[in-house]
Amino acid sequence: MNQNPTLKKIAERLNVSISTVSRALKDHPDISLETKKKINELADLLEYDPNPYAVNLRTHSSKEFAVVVPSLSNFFYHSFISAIEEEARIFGYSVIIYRSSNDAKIEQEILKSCRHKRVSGIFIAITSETTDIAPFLKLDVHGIPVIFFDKVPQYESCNKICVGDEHAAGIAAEEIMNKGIKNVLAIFGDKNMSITKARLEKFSSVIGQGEDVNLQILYATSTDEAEQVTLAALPGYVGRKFAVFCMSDEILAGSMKAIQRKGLQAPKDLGVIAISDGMIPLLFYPEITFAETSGYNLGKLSFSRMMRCIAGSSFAQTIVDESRLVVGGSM
Amino acid sequence: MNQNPTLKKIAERLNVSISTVSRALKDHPDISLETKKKINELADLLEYDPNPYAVNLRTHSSKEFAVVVPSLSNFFYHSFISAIEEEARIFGYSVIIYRSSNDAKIEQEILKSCRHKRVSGIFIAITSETTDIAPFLKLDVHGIPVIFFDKVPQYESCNKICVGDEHAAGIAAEEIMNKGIKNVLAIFGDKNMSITKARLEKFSSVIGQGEDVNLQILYATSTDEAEQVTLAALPGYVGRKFAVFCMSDEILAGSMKAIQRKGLQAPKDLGVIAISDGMIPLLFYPEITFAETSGYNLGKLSFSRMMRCIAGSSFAQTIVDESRLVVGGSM
DNA sequence: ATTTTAACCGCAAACGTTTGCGAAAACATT
DNA sequence: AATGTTTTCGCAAACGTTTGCGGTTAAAAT
Repeated sequence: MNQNPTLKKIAERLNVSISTVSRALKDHPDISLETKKKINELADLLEYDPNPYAVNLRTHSSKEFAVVVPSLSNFFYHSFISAIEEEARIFGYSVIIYRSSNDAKIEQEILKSCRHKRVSGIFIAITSETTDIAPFLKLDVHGIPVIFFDKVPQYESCNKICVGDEHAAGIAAEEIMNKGIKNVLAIFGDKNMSITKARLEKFSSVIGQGEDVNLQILYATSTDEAEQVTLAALPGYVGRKFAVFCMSDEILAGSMKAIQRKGLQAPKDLGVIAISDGMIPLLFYPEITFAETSGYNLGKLSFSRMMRCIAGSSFAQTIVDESRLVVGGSM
Repeated sequence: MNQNPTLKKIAERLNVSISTVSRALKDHPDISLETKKKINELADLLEYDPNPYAVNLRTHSSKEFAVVVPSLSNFFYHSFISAIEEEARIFGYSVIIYRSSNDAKIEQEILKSCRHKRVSGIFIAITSETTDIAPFLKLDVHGIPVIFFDKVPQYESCNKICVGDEHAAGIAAEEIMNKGIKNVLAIFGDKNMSITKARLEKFSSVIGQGEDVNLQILYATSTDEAEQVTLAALPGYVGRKFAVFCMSDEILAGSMKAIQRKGLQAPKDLGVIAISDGMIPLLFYPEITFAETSGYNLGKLSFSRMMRCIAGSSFAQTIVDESRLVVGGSM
């Protein structure tokens, strides 16, 4: 169990002081080129790397970001994390991933851990049960920037990066109108979620523009429920030209099961369109047309906002990422 | 930007020494009940938590585990991580998740970071391009146990926790035989992966037991390729009673697309069965019957192996988790 | 009344860094 | 030759803990 090399060991072997080694390694102008060379060579040889705990203890900064998500089994968060990691690598930060399991209590523990670790910043999609955002603001006060993404609190004065719910719902609705479809079955998620409200409002308003369009709106809070409500509603549509709109992947998975169960096939028997991050729609044939909410984009946006915060920008900002239509064969 | 409370602050406010506070907080017998009470009360009030960096610097132990996976967009790894987190929480460890993106270079960096952070142990599914396992063994020498799971190296003498490839392939094959199906189209993954070989061998051997069974074996290294090869093979089977076997979720996703494309429906037109962690099979109607490879089980097994290592067990062990048949409606 | 024992607590060093400050040596300026 | 100026480096304190050891009281034993 041989120890990792330390500044001290290098210093002793070279008959210089610890401070000289420290400075040489970070290219401090006080150290002569000759000494620097010597030191760097030995450091390379020994594969020296500073002990992050000691560094942090001394400097109070960790060069690592935390990403907190409710769940990992989610393509959207996955691509968000990818984007953050890509950027972080460039800037010499590492990223540590936390999963709150959508549990506010665990979320609190994670937050505490982040505070004690003095992470450089936090990207977080809050749980659906998070009500108290005071702890987040406290972090900000402690000098740890918090960027909320995707699932964000109502509170105004914080940094929020969201998908363009209205925009996504809008382009999905427009696609339906463009196809000249007059009968629309739309399945939305939990009525209480702000995301549902935003999508619903825009969707109905765009659909409402059309003449004598028949729009039926249903709600489901889970994949199973989505299957049930879709199953119950479908019989009313068979034979007519109609489309099913699903607000999310969760809903889409359920509705598609119902559609398959009824033996219906898109685009022959009906149109199907969704708002999605792009994983589920690709599992079916034909691939489902969807308005893309890109976790990757959101990640890039969030990161640049974070860097600005670290650089000193203190005013809060809400950024919305607009989505684009990915055309499959389901309409 | 008020600072976190420290031992020193508590000590000063109570007119005792730092060491007394430290000992009181960890219930050391040297400290009187009265003093302990005083100290604990103030600590609670101030929401004191030890600075992990200082603790680590002093003790050389971090009470955190690292989980390294090639990808996060994977239900199997997700449930593995869930299991680890559940257990870790119980034992007072936290877990930090790394993603190697299936890149051996990134994997090396992660390993280095783990070493410097002196994590208490590492759970890792190696990348498919990892050839040199010396760095892993070196960690073990440094006193950091390494548990390989799922994607494990060939090297004998290390701790490996794997899914029971043979067993899973076996029960899938048996299910096919039990249904009296004589024509089988089996799609496997990358020929070079050990997992493919293991599954293939067992599958063919069980199927081979049956009389005049017609088995066709195809390979695909991606979802798209799986769709292509399935598409090409399907016409030869229509009209006959047959089954499609998919070695993995990746394959299943592709094959299902081909099956839908041909307008075939399970179980009417064919049987479908797979080896899966259980996410994808549930997206279709009827749900696909599959031999379950449980990430959750693997996580539990891995964790208990880890704790044994930490407790001092030094001999390496390979554990195989057998799977069970989850019956959907596709056969 | 003296010694032994136990209960309780503080001192100080150590973990590996970073960094302000001061000092020695070398060099340049009068 | 004396003074000023760089260049180059080391000292030592600090970050917040943990812990061996020793010291002080008070109670118990002689």
